[in-house]
Amino acid sequence: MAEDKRFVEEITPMDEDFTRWYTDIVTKAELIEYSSVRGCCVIRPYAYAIWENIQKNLDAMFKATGHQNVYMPMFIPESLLQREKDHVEGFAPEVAWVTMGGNEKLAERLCVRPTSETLFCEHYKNIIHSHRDLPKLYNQWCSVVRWEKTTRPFLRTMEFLWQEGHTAHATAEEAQAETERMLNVYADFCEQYLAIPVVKGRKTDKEKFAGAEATYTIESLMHDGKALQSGTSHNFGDGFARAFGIQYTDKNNQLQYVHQTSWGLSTRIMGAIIMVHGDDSGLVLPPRIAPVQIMIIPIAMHKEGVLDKAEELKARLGASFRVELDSSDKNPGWKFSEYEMKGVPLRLEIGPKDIEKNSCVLVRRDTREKIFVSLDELEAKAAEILDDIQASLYQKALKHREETTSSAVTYEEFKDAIENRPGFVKAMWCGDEECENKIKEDTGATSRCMPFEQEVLGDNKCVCCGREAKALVYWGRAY
RNA sequence: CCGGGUGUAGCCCAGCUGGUAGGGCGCCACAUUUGGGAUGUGGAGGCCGCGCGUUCGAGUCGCGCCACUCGGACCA
Repeated sequence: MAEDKRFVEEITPMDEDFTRWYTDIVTKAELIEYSSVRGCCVIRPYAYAIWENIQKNLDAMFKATGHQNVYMPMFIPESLLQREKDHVEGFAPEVAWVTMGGNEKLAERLCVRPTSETLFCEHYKNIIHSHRDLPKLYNQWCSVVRWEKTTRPFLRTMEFLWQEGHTAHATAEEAQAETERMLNVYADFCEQYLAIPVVKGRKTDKEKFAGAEATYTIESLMHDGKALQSGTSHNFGDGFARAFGIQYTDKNNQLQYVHQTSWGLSTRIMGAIIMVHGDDSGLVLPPRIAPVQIMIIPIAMHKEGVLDKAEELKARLGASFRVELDSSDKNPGWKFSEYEMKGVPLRLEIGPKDIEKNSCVLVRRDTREKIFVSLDELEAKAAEILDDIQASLYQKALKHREETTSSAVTYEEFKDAIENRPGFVKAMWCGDEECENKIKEDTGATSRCMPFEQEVLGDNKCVCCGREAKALVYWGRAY
């Protein structure tokens, strides 16, 4: 189609080169601009507006589950970071250090937070004394820095935005319940707002967070069949509490250690939105988080009454939707392409012919279907279509994941699946890290998670070593 | 961090064996246009990634560095 041909010059088709398609989208849709600092990107207003919608809705879910927002310092003294052995070992290789204050060398260097467990622990040690002080359900929205060797917009940047929840509980049971509850919040958020289906499960020890007792994850599948860890929730048990001395007096006047959790979701999720829903014409945004849900494009706007009518529709729709009117002097064809690139879910065309008929044209971004609508029923129809787009984006992504998820019983089947059928591969695992390492070496795939919904494949033997299996694992190549 | 590729106007790129910086798109002004990235006329815009070297002379040659990009390793 002529229409698709135009974009060949602008966006690399995803089937030709998915990674180039991705980098084309993030710049052409005005999401990212590179900065002069390696691995650090400017998050442009359009992308930031998406992030704000993510923040707004996710934050409401945190509040609804009893959490409070706080803000911690961005610097961590070296001695504080080193308090928990596994934690510091995990993060040390990717920490940025501040060694000078003005012209003075610091007595103790400060790390720029790669995550804030240690700061929360120090604070909790000071404010938790009694069982009456528990639980503490804190969250912070901030940026963190990790000195990454390879970076990619949204997926892995040296500085990124996220939220990190940190909670302290009286018992191990409460901490476990919190860990699972927040994982479910993430899963619900991804499915309901971002239209991204996720697999919920537990990470293997090899893949779990530094210092955690257990790490839970939501894993999503990109259009190219690669997996993306989209959010994690950790149960720390009392490990950090023992390292930092966070104790409270229980009802029996006994000193107890608290049990802690942490959970995070970052701007990396923006990469998932792009790679799950996008197509060769650009972004496709789920209506619930799209900065602009309806873009009004006047046709022949110099003609009497067109702009007035467009303004009137904007005011009307503005009562229920995020709506914009593009009355710039670009021609309509340019505007159509531009807002397809930006993934605006619904386009409204209004011209002299429509006004004559008291109607307008709605065009869906996901299917490009043109729908002629009477202005009398505009709000109802727009709401219905936006809901349908939201639902069908989810269904399409779910169908794609299901169609690209395969199972393997023998190692030959497994290697063949990873190599030739991009997507999750379900296979049994013995629980031994050596098999994970071998699989990584042989195929490039890693264990994504042990899903909550377990099954037994074949005669329950590890796909790699053939010994008795301990769990079903989702495997895949990942970002 | 290892290997490949690329850095020239906002973007895409040309620039030969060294000799005064080019094109298309975009941008600005005006006019005509407007249902899938319009047309015409005029105009503005360059530390040729940075540094050092060779040379009478470097966008071009040499060395070093930086950034982006693709692949890998790493990133729990």
